[in-house]
Amino acid sequence: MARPSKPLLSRERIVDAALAVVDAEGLSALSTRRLAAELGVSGPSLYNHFASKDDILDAVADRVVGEADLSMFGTCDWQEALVRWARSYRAALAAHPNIVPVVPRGPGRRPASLAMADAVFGCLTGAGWPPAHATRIGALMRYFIAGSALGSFARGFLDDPGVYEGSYPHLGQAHLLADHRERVDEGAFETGLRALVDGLALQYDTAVDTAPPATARPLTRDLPG
Amino acid sequence: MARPSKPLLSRERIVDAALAVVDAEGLSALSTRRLAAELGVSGPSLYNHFASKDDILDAVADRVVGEADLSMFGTCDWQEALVRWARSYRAALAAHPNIVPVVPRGPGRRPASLAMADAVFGCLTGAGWPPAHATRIGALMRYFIAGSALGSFARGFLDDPGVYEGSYPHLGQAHLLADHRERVDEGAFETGLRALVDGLALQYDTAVDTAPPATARPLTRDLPG
DNA sequence: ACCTGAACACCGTTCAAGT
DNA sequence: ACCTGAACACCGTTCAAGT
Repeated sequence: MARPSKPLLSRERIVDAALAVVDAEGLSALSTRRLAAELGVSGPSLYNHFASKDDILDAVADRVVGEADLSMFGTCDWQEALVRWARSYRAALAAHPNIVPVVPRGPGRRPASLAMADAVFGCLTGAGWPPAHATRIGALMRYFIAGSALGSFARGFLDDPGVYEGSYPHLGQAHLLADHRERVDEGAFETGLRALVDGLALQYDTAVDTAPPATARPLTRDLPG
Repeated sequence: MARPSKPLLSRERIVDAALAVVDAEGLSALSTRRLAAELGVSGPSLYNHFASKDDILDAVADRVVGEADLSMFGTCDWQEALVRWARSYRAALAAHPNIVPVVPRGPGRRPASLAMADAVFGCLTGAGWPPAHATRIGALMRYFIAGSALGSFARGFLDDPGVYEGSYPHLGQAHLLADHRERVDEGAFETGLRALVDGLALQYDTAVDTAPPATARPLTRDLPG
């Protein structure tokens, strides 16, 4: 065998296969050997295309983040844009829940995460938010979205109501949550999203007032490169 | 050696040591053999006290969650209580960032998580929120707090500004974020927390109006136990 | 009941060897 | 350049054996 005339592997094919395994069986099911087998290849072959297993997971996370829609940042009603982006980003993460813990690990070196941060920041400063506020809003929206995709609040509750009897006076109905899990998650996300955007709107006027004159919205610069 | 007259291990000692390793060197540094060595014991000994490594991690997560203060739920200004609980919970998680990915994994069977959910739910329904709303608010607050503890938005950005030149028009200052990381995270958390609680306050009146008569706040029941 | 060493079926990664 | 098999230093977990 040795080297084939046409490469058997590519970064894209590896990421495809890795995401499929993670989706189907979870993060812990993904080993380099298993992934290689899935691709009809031997384990060490992967190291011709990625530096490490972590490097592969990084690329998988970036693939998923890249599925979020960013087109709404072209038209700049910032509240509407934030809401539509949040829904799209959450949907992208919720479609691949097992990879979500990896997403917040290192967005600083991942193209899709950077493109997203850039679009959010650009829209907010374009709408008049001072840069420092825009940075914070981008961050807090990501907290909320990632948190909602990661931790289904309701997922953990058991089906057996007896577990909660006595010890937790207010959780007598908690066993019902398992049934409604998705509905609860969806409702909590929408309620929180609306509260967040409404609450930010309340802060808008004072934020703009206290800021240095917002004449200069960031544009491309000409620097050595 | 074999069995000592007084047990060498206890669940508490194991959790202590595991948390110390995770804090100091990260989740991936924690192996059962390493943990056992830290405790002066051989690997399989741990299985006399925990069913699996996951079981140990679960207990570590519960330990950390249990460090959050819940005393504010006694006095029921729900907005004030929510703010103070959120800060306390976030501080508890931020003190042990490496374990945070494990926290949302299965709160349904962990005493500290259950006690927390119970306290939040009880406070909110006591303040007049209908149960369905209280459930959603508890969930969305957890999304936000866990997300903020897990994913430092700023952590990922690199120190080398050259990386961003050209490709991301709005991120020209992003390399500065590495320096201000903690300040950005802190500011984003506080901004989001205030927006969330303010935004929820806006929803309060209609939520109470549309709810079935809120006379019966949940109390302990007498059932077979 | 609680610890041990040996053992099983795995890991991620390196590396010389092949084409 | 890109794949292979062999090898290294690890894993989580089971289990018979000891006291």
